[in-house]
Amino acid sequence: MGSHAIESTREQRYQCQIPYRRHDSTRYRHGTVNDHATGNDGQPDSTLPHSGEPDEQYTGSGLIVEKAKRLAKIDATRAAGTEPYPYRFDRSHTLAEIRDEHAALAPGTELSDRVDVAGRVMLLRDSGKLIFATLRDRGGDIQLFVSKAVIGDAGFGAVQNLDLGDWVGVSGTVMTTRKGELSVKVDNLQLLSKAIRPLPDKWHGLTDTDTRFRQRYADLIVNAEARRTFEIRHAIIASFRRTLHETGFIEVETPVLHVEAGGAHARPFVTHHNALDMQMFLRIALELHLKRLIVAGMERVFEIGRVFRNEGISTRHNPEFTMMELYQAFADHTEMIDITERLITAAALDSTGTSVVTIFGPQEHTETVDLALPWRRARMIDLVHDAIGQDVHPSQSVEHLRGVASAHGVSCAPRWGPGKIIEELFEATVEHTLIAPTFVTGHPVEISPLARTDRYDPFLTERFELFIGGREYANGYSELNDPVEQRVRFQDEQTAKDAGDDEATGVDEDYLRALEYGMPPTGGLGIGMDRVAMLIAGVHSIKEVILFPTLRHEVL
RNA sequence: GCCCCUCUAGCUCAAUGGUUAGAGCACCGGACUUUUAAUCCGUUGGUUCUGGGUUCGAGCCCCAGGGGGGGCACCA
Repeated sequence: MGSHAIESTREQRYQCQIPYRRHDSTRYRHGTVNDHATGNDGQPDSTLPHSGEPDEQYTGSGLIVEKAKRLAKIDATRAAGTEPYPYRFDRSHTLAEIRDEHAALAPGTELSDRVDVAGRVMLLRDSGKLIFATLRDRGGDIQLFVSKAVIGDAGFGAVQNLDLGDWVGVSGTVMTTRKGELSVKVDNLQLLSKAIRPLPDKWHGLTDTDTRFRQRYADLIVNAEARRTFEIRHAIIASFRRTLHETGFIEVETPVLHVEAGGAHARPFVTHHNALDMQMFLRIALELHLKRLIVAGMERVFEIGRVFRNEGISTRHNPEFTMMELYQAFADHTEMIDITERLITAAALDSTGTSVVTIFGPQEHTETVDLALPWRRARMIDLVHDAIGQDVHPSQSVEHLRGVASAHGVSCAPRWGPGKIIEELFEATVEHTLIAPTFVTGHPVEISPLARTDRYDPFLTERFELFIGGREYANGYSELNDPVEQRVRFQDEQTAKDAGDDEATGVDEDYLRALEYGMPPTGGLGIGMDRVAMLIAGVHSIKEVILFPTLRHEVL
């Protein structure tokens, strides 16, 4: 069924390529996104050939025509005996290496150092017998200085035929221009890959958010801000790994396909395994498998992995996102608080060189926060007390707490107990005020089915959540390791599930069996990596830190 | 699911309800051996997201639908 659907989509794409099919039905095979918008523009066929001289046989512009012109250049290149898509190119330097080695050359310098570099042509400046090009590789840009007298007539013609977006490999010497621009004086140029589709505006880049997210490849080519954001994201993840390895954690991989979607409150994606004829769920958390490994004796484990929640999409939510979870034997929640602070502060320093981040509040309001300053710790019930001037505690009656809640505009579902009502009060009255990093601790037992009861207060747990700028970033606790109590908590969840709470989890019998072998005292932590990336990169939307965010299916 | 905004050339953007929807970049042709978004000259390029409607006349107003964005709800 699936492959049939793909085939028919391809067929529809090809039918958008009428000008090409008519002249060359075998070579062109690239389905395109926006072609339907231009489609067959009704021009006579003679304007759209795909062979011979590109200059005379057709005129006009628009995407279809421009691609035809570039395809004609490919044919001409092949006809001249050159492969427009060669297999490899051996470069001697990256562009950053050339910049590092020749950081302070005086204007007008000509070195004899030979270099072979490769990249994409981003700009072209043709001044007759001299052409300047801006070449870009992953690490930066450098100017190509192409003189007709140096490269020869044939080579110069090939450079004149280049289009923005083409990949080239060049050989030459290092020089600076009269104005001091570091350049490669090209004596040989080889096309490495011909671009058929024109780049977005060379100055403005791409601004249309739809196109930026759907065609991230184009976004990254032309928008330096997008490249910077993802460099930061990946530096953050690398920083986390380094900190954790230095602290004695080992990285593991656990199943994405779960029989029981536990470890969080969320609606899962449901799927089916054919050979086993079994319903399965995409994981909503990493927690329960990692704690099985603590039972196994691995002591310190972490996983950075994708989790999936079948819920709404917003500036802070993507259906698939990246969690880091870690578990440490013999530790409790206080050590998890410490490592949370270390991980995030180090990640900011490692990825941006500063621990100062900008918080975007409502109505364009921004303020800065220095993550290097000590982070506040406060109990949830104390914060609510400070906000409403009234004591709240999960030992109080549901009726009393419902009254308090409604007095503060919080409406309660019938099945909510005291703990859930207190959490809702917290979210309504406190959460948005927590701008500087704050560890909120002591969550009620009712809303923390996997956390250990507070050693001094049986109604609370040894749990914390980290809030910065009113948003949640991390969640951790002293892990519940008593299999008898865990079964009771699971049964409460099952009761809620049976009562219609489709985010509640059921009883995970295998997890209980693992606990029965004995789990040492353990601290656990989960951090939402996408949100940390948003915080440190200073962007407003989670789509800015996910390379390919979830979008509605594009109708072609 | 609800509300608001938005959609014009490959890209970035214009266009009181009133000629044949314009400009820059890109593309094509021409000039130029030190440019830096090169510059200069000349071309070309449009299903104004789709479908209806109002009107003598719709890119613009109305209705329905679609994509995207923002907000609300949901979301440990």
